[in-house]
Amino acid sequence: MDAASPSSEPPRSSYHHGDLRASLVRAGYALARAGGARAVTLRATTRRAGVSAPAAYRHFAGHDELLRAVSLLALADMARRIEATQAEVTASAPAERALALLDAVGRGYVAFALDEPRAFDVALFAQLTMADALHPDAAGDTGRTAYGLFQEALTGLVGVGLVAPAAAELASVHCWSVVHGFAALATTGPLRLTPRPELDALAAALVREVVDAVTGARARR
Amino acid sequence: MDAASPSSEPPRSSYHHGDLRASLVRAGYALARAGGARAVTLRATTRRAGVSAPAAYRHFAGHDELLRAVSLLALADMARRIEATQAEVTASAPAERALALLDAVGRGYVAFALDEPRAFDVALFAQLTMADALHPDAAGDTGRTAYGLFQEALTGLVGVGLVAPAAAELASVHCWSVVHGFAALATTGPLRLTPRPELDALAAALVREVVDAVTGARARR
DNA sequence: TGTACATCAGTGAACGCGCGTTCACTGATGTAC
DNA sequence: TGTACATCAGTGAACGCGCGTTCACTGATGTAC
Repeated sequence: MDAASPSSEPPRSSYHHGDLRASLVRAGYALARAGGARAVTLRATTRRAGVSAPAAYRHFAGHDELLRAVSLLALADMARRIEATQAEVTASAPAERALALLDAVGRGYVAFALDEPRAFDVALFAQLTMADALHPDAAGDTGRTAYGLFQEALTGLVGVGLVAPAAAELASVHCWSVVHGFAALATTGPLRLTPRPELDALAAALVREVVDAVTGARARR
Repeated sequence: MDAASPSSEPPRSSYHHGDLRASLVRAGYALARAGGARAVTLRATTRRAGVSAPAAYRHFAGHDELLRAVSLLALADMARRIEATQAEVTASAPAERALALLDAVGRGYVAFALDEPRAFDVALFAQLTMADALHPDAAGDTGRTAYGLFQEALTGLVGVGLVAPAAAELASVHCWSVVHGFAALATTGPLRLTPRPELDALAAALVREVVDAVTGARARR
């Protein structure tokens, strides 16, 4: 245990590393969690991985490509969080279950943002394309990305007739806006000093409201 | 007209500048609009203002303070946009007018973000405190900041009985989340390639929906 | 099984760059008498 | 009105820093015979 060591990686047993690419992405992600996107420099990342800076060029075309890989890992981490939230859903009646699954997407998204504000920032920082949002490297344990899980939950609601097909696009934008906006306000915006339990309660209420709004559930109650 | 000149400021007639502080903030804002927060370096800003770098230290403690002043100007610009949108409201019946004024805040906020995505980023980039959000330098032409205009519109709805006082906080967070989230998705997120007219239509529909939701207007129709 | 050799995955030194900040300075301005 | 002088608001050179990237290199690995 060398406390002065800047590296979180175990010492290499050989000159060759084995899986430097993955180590670099993990090192970059650790930096991102601690210091946001700005902290993910190529030099800091290689330093943390215990390797010289030019070594990164064996695995990435340059800094941009490294940062993109780190962003995808952050997205994958978010996907895992959403999967975990969905795993707690117990409802079995189709309509009830479909509602609960979308609700879980929203709560998981916000929970990830609150737990890992810097990682959240990095996940969304990179100018994401739709291709990135569905990239295999951004997938969680079930092979689906955060965006994929979201679309799937919405499709489920259409399937059980709670969202009209024609209303799906607006519903999608509505849900995502609320959840993303709240996450932004609560992590880097004016709500950032609000105590966590209060934020959790607000998030739960908001997600509930928006799911109700897009499914017309309010009118039915 | 010297096309090669990096400066947008008129040439100085004297050694002393006159109002360098304001010129620097304007130069920094121009850089922000073009290149985002990253572009607002102290050196680039002084260069653009046609002045040596150390000159900035006569007016700002350092780079951080300059960037904060630029952020406040961006917020003021946003406030002006909201004021302009509100100025078009013609309704005179109190309830109808209160609804229209909040609606205008939301539409103005999104319109600013879509027109000036980089400035929007800078306005929200600086870790804003509530004090900043109400700072005089962030005020528009009527002396109120974007946040002030928003709170005022909400208070108006409480005044005419469309929002219960106890529900005001959640309503505030709800409105702001939707609008801010949509702006983020539409400027740096996955909706950034969507054509502008479509975004405008989406924004109008979303703002309408959220104002309805927080006032219970949907139930009344 | 042993050896020659090509390939691979790292190293260490160096580059140029723009950054924020400091310093001693100087020219312009304004005030006191 | 004229002059001495303090104050103010700039300048230009220099600093150290960390960055991304390049280069020639070397030690380790794997393959052909």
